[in-house]
Amino acid sequence: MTSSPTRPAPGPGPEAGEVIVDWFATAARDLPWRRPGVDGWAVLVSEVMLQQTPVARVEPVWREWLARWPAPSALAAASPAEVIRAWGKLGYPRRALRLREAAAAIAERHGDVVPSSVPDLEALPGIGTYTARAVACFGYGRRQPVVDTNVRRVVARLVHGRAEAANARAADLADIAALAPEDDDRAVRFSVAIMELGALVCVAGTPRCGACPVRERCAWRLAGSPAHEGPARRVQKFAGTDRQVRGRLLDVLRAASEPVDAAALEPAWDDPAQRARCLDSLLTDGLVEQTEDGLFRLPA
DNA sequence: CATTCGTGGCA
DNA sequence: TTGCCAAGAAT
Repeated sequence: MTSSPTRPAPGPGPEAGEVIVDWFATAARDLPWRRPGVDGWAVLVSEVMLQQTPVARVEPVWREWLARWPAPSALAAASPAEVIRAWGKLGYPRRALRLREAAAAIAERHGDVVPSSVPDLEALPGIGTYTARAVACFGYGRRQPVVDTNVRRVVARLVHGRAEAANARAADLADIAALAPEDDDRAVRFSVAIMELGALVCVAGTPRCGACPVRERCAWRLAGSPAHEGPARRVQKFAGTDRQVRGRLLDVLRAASEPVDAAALEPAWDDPAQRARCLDSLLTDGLVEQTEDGLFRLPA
């Protein structure tokens, strides 16, 4: 083996990225925010709604939002109460407030046009490493590595031969950039394609390797599909947590057409101390406000 | 770097 | 039924 000058480096090699792009051409879901003519604003709204939220739940709300607020300035002009109600049950309603704040910043500082550069996007409230790159890439066709939970899982298996992804790291961006096709146009499609592969085939539960276009190059399969080493990732509890209580309180206020008193919030949760703590945190977050006469409502 | 922050479908 | 988990961000 000493005279093997062109021995390939470990890992699937750059052709894997090309194969994934070709797979995407036939396997991609027809999602509304991927269609031609969808602007940066619509893409930004979709990406924020999709944070930790399934596609099926986002679709109808996204359509309503874009019809109602077709530009950032329109959303910025809405009240927090309107925005929180329109957010419905997507979860993590602080996202709705931050999206409204981002819209105001875009209207004021960027001429009502969503910026296309990653630094400008990351400067907006609620827009982090992932979302900034997703908007630049999917919304504006910029060549950008885009790393979400799906991509980290695919790279963990395909490149590193591990069953599960580690925590997010800066090196993730380099990992994915190494797989991207040279051609810029294909590299842009690759960014969405590898996400799609993770969402449809290389899934968290039981991966559907039989349907995978790169199964023959996958380091994890080549290693015999070894089980995950180390401690299992802790799953967050929900029942009984402040998150559940906050959700219950917000439910009452979303349904109320007029400000309510503290007694009206009691049915939301039995424990008075936890109820009070959660109501206070909602006030701090700007998801609830108190009127002059001490009643509670969504911020007008 | 670990936690917190909603919600509901599904294996 | 219960646990898993779904295009993260902020602190």
